[in-house]
Formats: sequence, structure tokens, C-alpha cells
Amino acid sequence: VARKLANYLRLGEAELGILDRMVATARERYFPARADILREGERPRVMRFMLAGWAHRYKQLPDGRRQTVGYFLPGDVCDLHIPMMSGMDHSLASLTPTVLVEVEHHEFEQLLKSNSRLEKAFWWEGLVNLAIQREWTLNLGQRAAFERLAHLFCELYTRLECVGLASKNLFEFPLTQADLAEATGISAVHVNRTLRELREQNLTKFIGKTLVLQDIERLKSVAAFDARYLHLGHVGERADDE
Amino acid sequence: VARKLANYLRLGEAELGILDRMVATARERYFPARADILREGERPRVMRFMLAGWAHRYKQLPDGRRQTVGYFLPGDVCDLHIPMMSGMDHSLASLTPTVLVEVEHHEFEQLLKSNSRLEKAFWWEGLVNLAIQREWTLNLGQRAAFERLAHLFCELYTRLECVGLASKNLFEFPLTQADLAEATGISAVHVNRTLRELREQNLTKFIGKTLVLQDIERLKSVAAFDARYLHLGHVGERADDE
DNA sequence: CGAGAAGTTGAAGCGTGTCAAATGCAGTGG
DNA sequence: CCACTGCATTTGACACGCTTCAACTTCTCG
Repeated sequence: VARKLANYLRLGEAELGILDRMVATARERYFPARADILREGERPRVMRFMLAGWAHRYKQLPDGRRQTVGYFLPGDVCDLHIPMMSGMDHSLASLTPTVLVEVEHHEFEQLLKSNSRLEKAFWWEGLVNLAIQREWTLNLGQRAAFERLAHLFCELYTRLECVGLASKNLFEFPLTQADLAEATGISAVHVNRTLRELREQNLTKFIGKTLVLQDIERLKSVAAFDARYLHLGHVGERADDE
Repeated sequence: VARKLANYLRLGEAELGILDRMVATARERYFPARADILREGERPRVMRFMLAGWAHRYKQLPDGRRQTVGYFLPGDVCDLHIPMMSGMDHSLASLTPTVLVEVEHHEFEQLLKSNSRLEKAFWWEGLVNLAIQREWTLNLGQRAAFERLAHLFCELYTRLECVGLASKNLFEFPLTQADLAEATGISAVHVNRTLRELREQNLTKFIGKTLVLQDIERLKSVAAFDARYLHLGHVGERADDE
């Protein structure tokens, strides 16, 4: 799974080798389920890469309301940025048991300086994160509960498929309904009702902890899911115009 | 206004000079109010900087629902990224008459390569955009209509203050209620009612096209506005830890 | 002065939230 | 192996924030 790192960007064998080496030499960290990885206000000195497990980024209001602002799946970069910033404006926490590796910030900087294709790839990664965040804004702002959940499922499926963790319209789904509530901005009770609705319409169903997208085309259609915002499918295609 | 570009980052006189020169030599573009600047799907070849006016980034659903995912104010960079990407996943449009300058993408790349403090500053700028987008996600996901508008006003005031376009708790406010509706994900009618509520509570009021934040402390408090996510206030402070 | 856009208000309905209670399910210790 | 416990899921009833529709008023600007 390690080498899927920035795999969904466009890289050659050489760059993949460099990444592999970086991951191999980096320190591995293990977190149990539901553990804080990084809390608001802290100033981490390292960069982190997800190897296994699910985690999420969340923000909190003074009165306790919480909003998940994004998920981390295997292969994702956790904090492409934070080492520079004045302090975390949000928190990171694992959802399942999680494996990640830590790379010193300046070591990573060196690596970027030494290879411009890698540098571009990580820029790209950052931009995709931005694009995802915009799509979430649209999701929360304009879509109804039913569409929101459908859209989230489509996104997760697509992203997991990319790293080989989803195929045949199904995948391991470790989130609780309360988790989904936090991510979609609807109440846990209503998430439940909406899932029933999805089930009754033969769009999705759960078999144990596996989520099955029974009719993925119709699901994408009701969710108005357009995978372009994930900016995938350019593996091997070079981003050079100059 | 031009030199306020990345002013709210931490730069020395030398870098400001470079930016000034870049802006001075770049091509100026003028847009009337409510004009498309860049549409979904296009692949721009230039970078743009806002000199004057307000614009917004928006995404659209197939059935026409629209969501503003961010505002551009004077001094902001419009597309720090897009020249790399495979195609716009959203659109840009002016809200007021707008002045911006265009810089060739590779010219900009040269500039970044030649000055590492500038490079860092623009990285920072990108990260702040990400942080803002996350805050919007929180805003739409967890805050009620009343809080959402309050929060948006706080953000706009803070950002405008930074570039000298707001002070003494008031500023020029060119948006219509329909614009606010698009940004906050509530209906235009309800925006109207919510503004009335804000007025009745002596929190904000309009005098013509000027928005007055009558009790900014209480406004921040009801909005749970915490300016840290904008990562300002570090002018002059260097971002070097290594 | 006229016309279109923006703002305002009322009434009715629906999508979600909240509260509360019941059920199912997995892990723990006796 | 069976209570026991705690957590996730499920369901019902009711309340409320917000949307929708429609009409009216007020601004803005040619």
C-alpha cells in the first residue's frame, strides 16, 4: 500500500522508487481507533503519510458541535502544509486503527528540491485537497441529506478504488452513522433514516461492515457526482505545458 | 492597493519590490459587474491577481443550484494552481466591476524559483485558502443561518481590514441578499429574515451599501468566529524553523 | 417617469432536529 | 456458556428552522 502514496498523480518509476525509500526509512507510528493524532493549536514538526486505516480532519465549535472536514485514506498525505503554519486550526484523529509514517519536514523539503516532478506531484496533491474541500462546501451548502450521503459514498468509493481498496462496487466501511452525521452535517438519527431510504431504493446496502453500491450509476446520478473534481485519471500523463 | 498583494504574509521590502514590479508590468484586465472570468472546464494559461473589486468562485449542480465556495477580495490570488490542473472544476465570476492583472504561468514559476521567501509566501497563501475552505465547510455543516451570516461578515471584515478596505467596524458591502444566499446555502428569503434578526439585535445594520458591525465582539461571539484560521498577524514574523 | 432588480413580508408545508425508548450486537467477567 | 455492559442502530412522535410561493414595496438608473 505504501507505494500508492502519490500514485494517483503522474509519476515515473524513478520517483516511485524515491518515495518507497522514504517510506521505508521513515518512522512508523501506530494509532488505535479513535485516537487523537494532532490537536488544534499544536505545531507539528513532521509530515505524515497514511499507510493503513481511516482518519479524519475535524473542526469544533466552542459549544461542542463538530464537523468532519475531510477523510484520510491509505496513501493520503496528512499535513502537507502544517509544519509551516502558525498552529493547527483543526484536529486530526484516527477512526480505525491506523498506521502512518513520519518524515521530518526539512528532509521532505530536500526531497522536493531534488526532484521537480515530485515537487509538482505534491503541489498537485495539495490542489486536489483544495478541490475536494470545495466540493464538500458544495455538498453541505446545496445538497439535501439523501444526496449528501450518496455523494460521500461516491467520493469514498472512487478514492479507495484508486488505491486498490475498493472494487466491484463494494468496500470495507468502518464508519459509524454518527461519523457520517459529523461529515455530512446532519443528525445521526436522520442519517439512519436516510440510509434506510437508500436501501429501500436499492442504491446502497450494508453487509456487515461492507458497503455495497448496488447501482452505482444511479447513485452517481442522484448525487450529481462528477469525479472530475478529484482530478484523477492522469496517471502517466505529464503536467508540462511550458 | 496593488502592493497589498501578499502583504498579509510575511515579506521584506525586497520582496514587495519584486511583486510591485511584477504587477506594474503585467497586463491589466477589467471586468464589469457580474461577468464570467473563467468557466468550468476551461484551462487558463495565466495567473490572476485581484487589484480591485469583489469576485467569487462558485460551483454548480446540473439542476442549476449554485454554491459560492469563496470570495476574492483585492489583493487575493485567483488561481494559484489552476494552470497545472486538468481543467477548472468550478467557475470564477466578478460581482462588482473588477480590476485584475494577468501573469504568465511560467513567468510566475521563474519568480518563485528566484526567491525562496516569495515561494514560501505563496505556499502560505495557498494554505490559507485551504484553511478558509475548511472553515466554510464547518460554517455550512454546523452553524445555523443566523450564525452563518454573522460568521461570514466577520471573515469579510477581517480580510478587508487586512488590505485597508475596512476599519471602524464598517465597510463597503456590494453583495446582494441573493449573493449571500448562494454563499451561505440558505434561501434568499431567509437571508432577508435573518438580516432583520441581526438588525433587531443591534449586531449589524446597513447604511446604504455600507455594512456596519455595531457590536463586533458580540457578533464574533455568536458566530464563534476565531480569526486564527485566517493565519494572519504574522506580518514580519519569519516562518523559518529549520 | 418607467422598468427591472433588490428587498420585504405573510402563509403554508416539508425536511431535519430533538427526545426518548427499544432493539441488536460484541466484548467482558463470572 | 451466560448474564452484564456499553455502544451502535432503529423507530416513533413532535417541534422548529428553513424553503417555497406569491404578492407587494422600495430602490436604482436610464
